[in-house]
Amino acid sequence: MPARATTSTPAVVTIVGPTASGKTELSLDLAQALGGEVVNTDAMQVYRGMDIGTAKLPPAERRGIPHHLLDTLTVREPATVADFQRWARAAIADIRGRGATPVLVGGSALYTRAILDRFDFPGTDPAVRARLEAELDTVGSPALHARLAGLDPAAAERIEPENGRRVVRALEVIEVTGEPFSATLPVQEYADPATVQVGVAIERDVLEERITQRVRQMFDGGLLDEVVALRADGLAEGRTASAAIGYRQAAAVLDGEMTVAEAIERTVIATRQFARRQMAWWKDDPRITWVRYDDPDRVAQALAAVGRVAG
RNA sequence: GGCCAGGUAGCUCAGUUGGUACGAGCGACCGACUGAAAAUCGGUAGGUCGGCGGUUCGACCCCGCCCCUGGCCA
Repeated sequence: MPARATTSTPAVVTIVGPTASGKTELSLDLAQALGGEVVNTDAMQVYRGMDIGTAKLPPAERRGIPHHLLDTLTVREPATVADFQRWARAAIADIRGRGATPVLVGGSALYTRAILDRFDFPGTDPAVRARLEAELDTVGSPALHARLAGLDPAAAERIEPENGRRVVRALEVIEVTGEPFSATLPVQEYADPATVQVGVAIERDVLEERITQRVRQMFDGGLLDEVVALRADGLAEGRTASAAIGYRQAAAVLDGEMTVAEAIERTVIATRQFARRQMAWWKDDPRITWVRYDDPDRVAQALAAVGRVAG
């Protein structure tokens, strides 16, 4: 075996898969086997205090492995994909600088793509954004979409007239950069060739059962209390954090808008839908090596995939 | 036992003075996705209109009986 890997930089190992599929466990096993450090790629686990509802791994269970990008923001502070991309890439460079292997784990597919692929975000302008959002409220999405059609027919073609969020961003980019907005995901091309993606495969009915169990445990385990505490920290003002699945429903219970049973049911449904959306992101990515969630050999299989690009 | 309300899509409900159910929201399924992404949005499939009988050219809508659900009175 040509053991010439000593001087090359470690691969970027990434674990993808729907919520509740067992990514976290696999990440610990891989990090241990590779001498790695974990980098979170979950949009909600960056928030301090959001533990139960995000199924964040408690420090005591991290096996002494350093974890990055967890608990770095307060619930009031909104994060963006572009921020995350920068932070994660910095963390990756840092870890590699120590000769360790970065192991990314998390369920936010767009974040993962933004970190791994060649993925450049056009700029943003708070003032422009605010103005367009105000317009969205008064004029409505179809009207803004009509304007977009005049400025950038190609972008308008690819964005649904009702999707105010995307229409606003497209208009913002055009105004800020003076160039058209592509409205298309970048080509799937790794920014660093030494990248490996391992996907956790699981049958949908099994996953749904696990989601149901997990949600029940969250509510039994004090999710409502967690939300009470987070509200004191300004959860309601946090654009991103307040929209988290489970937290919204828990807040509705605290406001007397639904019963705990209803909140659990709604949360299970929302999580299931989220899981489906996640899987849609990965199903057509040929670069992913899939391992079954319950395969006793999954760690070895994942390590084999890493070995194929490392060195 | 009597009275009242109700039985329409998987769920919660609209609806037609009798003329092929404009159904809606939620859910399910499929899909999109470049600075909020656990977000945002699009498309598709589901209905013997409780059962039986009657009136009628024609009934989910009218009549009768029956079954079921909720409430009130005994």
